[in-house]
Amino acid sequence: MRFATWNVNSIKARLPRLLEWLDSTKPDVVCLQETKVATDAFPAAEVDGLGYETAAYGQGRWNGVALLSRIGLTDVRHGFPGEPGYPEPEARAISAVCGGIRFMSVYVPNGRTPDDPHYAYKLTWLAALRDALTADVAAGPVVVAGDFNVAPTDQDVWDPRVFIGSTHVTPPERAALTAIRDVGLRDVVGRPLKGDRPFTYWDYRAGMFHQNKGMRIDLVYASPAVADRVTDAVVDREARKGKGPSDHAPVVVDVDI
DNA sequence: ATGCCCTTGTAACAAGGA
Repeated sequence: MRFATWNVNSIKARLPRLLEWLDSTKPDVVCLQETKVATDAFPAAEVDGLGYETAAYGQGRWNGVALLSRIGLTDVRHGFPGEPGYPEPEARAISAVCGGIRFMSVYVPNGRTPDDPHYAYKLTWLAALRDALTADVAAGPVVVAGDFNVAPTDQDVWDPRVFIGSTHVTPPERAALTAIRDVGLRDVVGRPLKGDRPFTYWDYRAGMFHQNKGMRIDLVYASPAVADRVTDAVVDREARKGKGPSDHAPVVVDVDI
C-alpha cells in the first residue's frame, strides 16, 4: 500500500498538478489539506477519472480537507468528537477507513503569533485531537497525516534562530505533538531527496525553496501496526518544483500490508 | 538548475498563510 499527505494550497489552483501527480505516483490513499473549496465543490469527478473515491469536508475560502482512496472509503467522519471551533466549527479534519486502516487528514490551526487567540485555539485543538485519537487507536490501526503546523524539533527548521518568538517551534506546541504520539502513534519521517533534512514546506518568497530554507511541518503519525511495516517514506520535493506548485511537498509512504 | 509570494473573495484591496 502506498499512501501520502499533501497540503495543496487550493484544490482548484492545484488540480492539474494533482492529477498529474496522482497518475505518476499512484498512491492508494491521499490525505489532502487546504483544499479551499466547499464540500460540494470538490472536483470529485476529475479524480474519479483516475479511479479514486473522494471524501471532502470544506467550507469555501479557508481550510478544507479531503481523502482520496482507490482501496475503499467507508465510515467517513467530518471533524472529530470534542473538536473546538474559532468559535464556529472549521473544516480541519476528516477521517475514513481505507484498506482496514483509519486515515485522518488534518489541517492544524496556524496559531499566527504566540500572543494571538489563534495560538490558544491551536493548543486546544491539538489537545482535543489527542483525546479523540485515543478511542480511534484503541479501535484499530490509524494513520493521522497532514499539515500539523508544528516543527517537532529544532532540526526541523532551516535555522532555529530565525524562529525564536514565533509559532511552530514553541515548547507547548511540541509538547502537544508528543502527547499525540503518546496515545500510541509513531512519527514516520520521509527521506529528503536532496539535503540532509526532510523539509516539507518552503515559503514561496525570496527563493526559499531553492536555498532549501524549509520546515518539516507535514507529518505522518501511524499506529505500530502500520509504522512497523513501512518499507519507504519520501518527501516528494519534485512536486514543489516547476510552474504553479503548492508551497508544501507531499510525503509519500510505502507499507508492506 | 528547482528560480526569487500565492490564493480567494470582492471590486483595488483585504486577509491569511507560517
